Amino acid sequence: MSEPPRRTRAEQRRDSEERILAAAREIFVERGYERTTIRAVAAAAGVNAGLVMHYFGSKEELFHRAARLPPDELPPGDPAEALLEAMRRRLEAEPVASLVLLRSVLTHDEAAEGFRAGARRWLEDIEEAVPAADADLRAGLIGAIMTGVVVDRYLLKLGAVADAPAEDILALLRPCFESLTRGQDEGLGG
Amino acid sequence: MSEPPRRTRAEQRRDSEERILAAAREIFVERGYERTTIRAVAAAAGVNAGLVMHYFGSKEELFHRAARLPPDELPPGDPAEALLEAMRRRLEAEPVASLVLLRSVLTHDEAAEGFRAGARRWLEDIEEAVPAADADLRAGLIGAIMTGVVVDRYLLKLGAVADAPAEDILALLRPCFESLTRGQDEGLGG
DNA sequence: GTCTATAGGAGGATAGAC
DNA sequence: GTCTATCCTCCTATAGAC
Repeated sequence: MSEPPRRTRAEQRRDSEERILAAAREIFVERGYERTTIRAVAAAAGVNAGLVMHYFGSKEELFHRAARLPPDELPPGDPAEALLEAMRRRLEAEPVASLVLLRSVLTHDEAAEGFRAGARRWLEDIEEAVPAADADLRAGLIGAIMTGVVVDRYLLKLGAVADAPAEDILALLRPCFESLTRGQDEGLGG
Repeated sequence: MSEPPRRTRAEQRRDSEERILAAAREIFVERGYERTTIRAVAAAAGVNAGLVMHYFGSKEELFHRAARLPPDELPPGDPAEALLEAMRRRLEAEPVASLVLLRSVLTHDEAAEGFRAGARRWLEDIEEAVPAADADLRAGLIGAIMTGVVVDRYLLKLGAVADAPAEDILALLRPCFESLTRGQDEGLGG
């Protein structure tokens, strides 16, 4: 009958696009925007450089598509614990998609832009959950800590932070998040 | 008499080298390694691109010289306070030299290398000051926090962290550093 | 000590064949 | 739907003039 098991051209196209995107993510994470070449992505995807251009139009657009993230919500409940839970997800399952942005955040304008946009939504959630006059600064510092740790662990692969079990990191960060979300014990010191 | 007020050729050379290095630092911090061009550095220094190559031999070597840091010691005393003091220096006077490395740390191998080397010495100091079995992880997290904050403040210029007075940031980080250097109050939560 | 000219290579983008 | 061929721009690096 009809309905042959052969792939339609549309299916083939989606297949190739997917392979290209997967390869692009990998290489963008590894080398950052500038040092990633269309040719290298094409080779890794097993296709020709012309095809990549044909599908995505430009390197910028390829990056844009490769870095697109599913919006990532802050879980409800006690703010410090919610942040730890969010952090746990990032530490246990390497979040490839967000690493695409992160790797290039310091050197590529669109990456910085995308990162800012993502951070902004996060910070709003945190600010809402933190009842303090300086909630914005507290939220900002929490964000800084989270990116600092993720960068050291997955991108720079720095010693202990890269190797430690997620649980150990979370346990050590808990007091930090607690003090930043609650804002008590200003005068512990001495 | 002799001793004319005119600059010797050696002096002129040192002058030009200095101007080139200053321009290079500025542009490397702004754009990162890849997007910085010899031509742009030369223009900013008011000289010709050929001269830059003549003096420094290669872009790599120019970067190397521009990123050279005076070794930066951890002050003595209570570890948490010493770290806060170190952090204060970074937050109050924008540390241009270290930003050269930092801007490119995610996308340029030599920058990552140099950063690692600097971090290693720091971590050793911190580990020594922290009496705990997991001192290496604690030190690593402290390092991650410091870079995270500096990156957000000076490179990404993210909202509150970029704008807040250094004192406010230090006050909020104090409990973090205390818990990380002392390792008590594991069970505050709930 | 500083500049001009140019070699030489890499990579993004385009046009068109199959 | 995929590939080949090529254009064009940009940049590091070199050689040599002033």
